[in-house]
Amino acid sequence: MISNKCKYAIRALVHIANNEQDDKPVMTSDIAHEQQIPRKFLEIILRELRNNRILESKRGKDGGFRLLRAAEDISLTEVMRIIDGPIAMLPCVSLNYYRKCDECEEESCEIKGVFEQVRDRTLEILNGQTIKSLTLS
Amino acid sequence: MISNKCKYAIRALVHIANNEQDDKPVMTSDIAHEQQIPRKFLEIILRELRNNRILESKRGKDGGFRLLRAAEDISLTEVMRIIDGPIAMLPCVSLNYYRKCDECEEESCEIKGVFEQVRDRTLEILNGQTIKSLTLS
DNA sequence: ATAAATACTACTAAACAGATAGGATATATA
DNA sequence: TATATATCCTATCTGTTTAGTAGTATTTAT
Repeated sequence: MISNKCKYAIRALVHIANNEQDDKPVMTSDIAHEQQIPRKFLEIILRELRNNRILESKRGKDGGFRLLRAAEDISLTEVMRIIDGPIAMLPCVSLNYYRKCDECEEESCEIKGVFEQVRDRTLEILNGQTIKSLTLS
Repeated sequence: MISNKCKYAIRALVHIANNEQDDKPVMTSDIAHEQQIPRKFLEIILRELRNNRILESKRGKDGGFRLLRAAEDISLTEVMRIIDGPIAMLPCVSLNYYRKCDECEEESCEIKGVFEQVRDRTLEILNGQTIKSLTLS
């Protein structure tokens, strides 16, 4: 399961992408209202996306958030990894968050192979998706 | 990520399958020792698998656990669902643990489709795997 | 100056993860 | 029948994560 936080992050980015026709930044409160996301929680999420170079922010009156890159250059996997961490189902099979298992030797691990397959099929789909491909247009 | 508990459950079942040549039940302490799993924690897991008709148990001296069905009739997905619950990445896309999202309408949900694809590819792999297919032989 | 936006720090409640402790109950066998 | 040995069951515990909330500081357009 992905977290609610991650789902909120994706929906927020899609919302921003859908509303960037003019170059006015999109306000947290607008996204919160239209996407039904708690505003203060969304603030934290957007700041995290900004800290990870997905968004840029403008402070003060008429401030808000804009995509730092084109929507087609932001992959779903990148967002998911920032918010939730690993995508793989086992730490020892994760490409970006690899960690050795305490109790098993990897060469003789019976279950590693299956979860490598799951990881590869999953990434085939998720890597092909961008914020752009999730927008209306 | 699957939980440690789930990984333990799978490894324990594979261990039992690998040691069922004679019809003597396999003891918790043997599995715990050989698979490096905390014994008391493993007890809880094995009992849960028994309550869900994956294992049968024999109490008292020379007691232990046996597979209730043939190893090739126990799928990986069944075990994972018992221990960890849903396999899908979104509740509204889960086949066995469906739950509606609070904040979005499913007909117009932008992200549902992607996670349905991920679910299908994942299940294609995991449904094809059984405790038998993970054993040595 | 002021209104309105983000930035930041701190806190909280509830659930979950990963166990551990101790006693009750069943069973093989001497 | 006594005993050793196994599962069964209830309760408890610590730390982490999830999903937020509250309040204040700072920046900026007008």
